[in-house]
Amino acid sequence: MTPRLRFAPSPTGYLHVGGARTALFNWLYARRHGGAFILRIEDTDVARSQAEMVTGILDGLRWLGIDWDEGPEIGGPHAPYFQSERLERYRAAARALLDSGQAFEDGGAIRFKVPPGKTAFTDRVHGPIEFDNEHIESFVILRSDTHPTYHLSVVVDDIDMAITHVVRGDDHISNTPKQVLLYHAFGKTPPSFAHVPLIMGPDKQRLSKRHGATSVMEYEKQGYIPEAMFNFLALLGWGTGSNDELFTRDELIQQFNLDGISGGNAVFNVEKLDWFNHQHLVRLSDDEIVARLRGARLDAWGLGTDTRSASMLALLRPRCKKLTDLPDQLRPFFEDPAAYDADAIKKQLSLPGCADHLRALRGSYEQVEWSEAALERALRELADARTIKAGLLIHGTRIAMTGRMVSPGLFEMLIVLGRDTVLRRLDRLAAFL
RNA sequence: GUCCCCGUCGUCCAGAGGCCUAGGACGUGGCCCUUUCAAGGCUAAAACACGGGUUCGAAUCCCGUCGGGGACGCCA
Repeated sequence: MTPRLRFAPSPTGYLHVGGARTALFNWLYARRHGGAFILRIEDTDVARSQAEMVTGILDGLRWLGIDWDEGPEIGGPHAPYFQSERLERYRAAARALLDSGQAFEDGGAIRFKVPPGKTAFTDRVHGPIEFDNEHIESFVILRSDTHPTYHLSVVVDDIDMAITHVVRGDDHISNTPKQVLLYHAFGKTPPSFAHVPLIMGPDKQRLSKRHGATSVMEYEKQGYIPEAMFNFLALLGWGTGSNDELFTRDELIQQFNLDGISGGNAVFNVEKLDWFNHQHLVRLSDDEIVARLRGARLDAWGLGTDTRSASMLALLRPRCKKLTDLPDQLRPFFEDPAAYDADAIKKQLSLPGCADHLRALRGSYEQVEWSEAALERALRELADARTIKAGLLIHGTRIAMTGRMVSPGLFEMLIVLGRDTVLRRLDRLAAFL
């Protein structure tokens, strides 16, 4: 039997990292075993659900690279995939339970009649779990407004959609016996369950708004790339068993297994996400980086796939953590400095004669062979001739080029900038001083 | 309060009775490289919650304690 897994969010308007990780585990397992990954929207709470809110979740999944085989927008053999469109199914199921004496009416609602005894199931991450039915109250399955509650709709849909594995958050463990009871009442065998630990904030409290971003799309805005988020989330609560940490989606698919999921909660560690982001960013091709750096400013600059752009990216790649770092670091390659950092001037160019030194360098650079080695040699020879430190010219030139004290390696940057630009900027700074 | 889950470095993950003087990664400190900032290389500090068992031997099994988390809705 090929596995069929599903991610069944309620439409809250965005995909939070916890949900994303759950979706990811389900997806990974389905892809690993050649099964199906189904997306189902649990919008039975009329008061809180709105159709537009679904797009936020779909966008989040798509951004992460999680595609679905059945669900919204594409349909499938078990359509519809919105619970609000399956209400008749639930009503019929509740009626059947009523007819067989396994449920009873209570004030207009229908409650499930919990039998005495114990209810047990084997969890793929926690092992055997058993509940005494006396701790399970006769729960409502159909509200008095004839809308189903979560327990009923999940079980009916998972049966209808032939779901074989339910991978969801730890917080559902105590709901599971109720659902197992429903499977039995319908004469069905429950799927296999895997309850994955929750994601916590740095204070070990459940992740929430006050911890900062909780929506995956929020991370995109901050410059994180999906490859990194995917890798990071996959390793939160799960390990490959090896010492490696950096993986592509395909590598993760090859290695994923439910049994490797750990039982304890996991803290969302942004510093580690940053590291993953840098590592994956460095591995992105120039084309991919350029494609993801959309924006009017980049278009105006003409950053593209030419060799000059490639040279810039080669210099910048090891220096950026987020995609959003790039535009600022790219600016010196396209625009003369609009201003000079006051601290930089003060620290590096406060001595008298600096302007003269820079003019001398400009003179030298007018003729010199345009190669890294030659530019450095010329600069150091000039420094010797004038008995000043090479650092003065190096830092001065850096400020002339960027307006700041920080930049990629000076000489490699000068090569990319080109002689005309370098001479012009040297003149401008000398004049400014 | 009741029920359930969990408890290895600050954080994430290894470890499924001897291979553990507990390993890797992030972060942190130091060193190297160096024209700045990064990146990179090397290196250091850093953990088996506690108490009882079982066993020749326990981070690994059992019990208890403590600690953390979750669930107890006509929310999902």
